Amino acid sequence: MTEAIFHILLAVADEDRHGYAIIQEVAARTDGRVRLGAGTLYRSVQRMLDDDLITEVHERPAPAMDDQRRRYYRITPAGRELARAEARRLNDLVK
Amino acid sequence: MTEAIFHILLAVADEDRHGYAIIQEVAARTDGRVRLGAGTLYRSVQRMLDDDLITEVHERPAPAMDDQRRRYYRITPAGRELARAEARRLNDLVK
DNA sequence: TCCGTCTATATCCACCATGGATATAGTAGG
DNA sequence: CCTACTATATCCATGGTGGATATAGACGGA
Repeated sequence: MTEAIFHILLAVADEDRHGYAIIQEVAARTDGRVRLGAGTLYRSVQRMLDDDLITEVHERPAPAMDDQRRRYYRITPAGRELARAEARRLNDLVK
Repeated sequence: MTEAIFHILLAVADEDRHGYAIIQEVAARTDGRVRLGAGTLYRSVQRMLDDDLITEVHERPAPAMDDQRRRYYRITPAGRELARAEARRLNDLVK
């Protein structure tokens, strides 16, 4: 469980997002302090798909809002569970 | 700021400890979940000395309780400050 | 229409943190 | 004595990371 993966889980916890949007969301959530490199993002996403923490969804937004290049991801129950466990772990650590 | 360094800072926050004792203290604090490898520990200690997060202290316990091979370390104000900042960062992250 | 910038995914590389193995040796108890 | 544990230090293979590079679609302004 790397910090990048935890950030990605948080970024897709509330809504489906595509890769590039995840990078921006993580930056926004951390006031620009965490800027995931492209390599880290796409490699992490691949690993998370393999581990069933996220799945690719093929539902597309209205064509006017879409971009055919995007690939959207959704958190799985396993991903949500792992994120909760990690949050608990960090909380214990801080205490 | 790696997780190993944060654990080491926590381990020496309350009292001076030598390397091997730090490994045990970190394991004890985390109920055995975090077991620092020897390489990680001694390398991290070296980096922390360079960065003035800890200093080596030459005060020795009573000879009966001592072991000449040990090297004791004490947290510095800078180390304490960094640990506090990291705790704050993790706390924000969990929220 | 052309141009530059941003969006978007993907792969590659050099760097660095990590665990565990190995080396060396002092300590302590049966 | 012998063995297991304590203690420090270094080495190696592995794996995560940022950033560069490649490729290309989208989009607004001149």
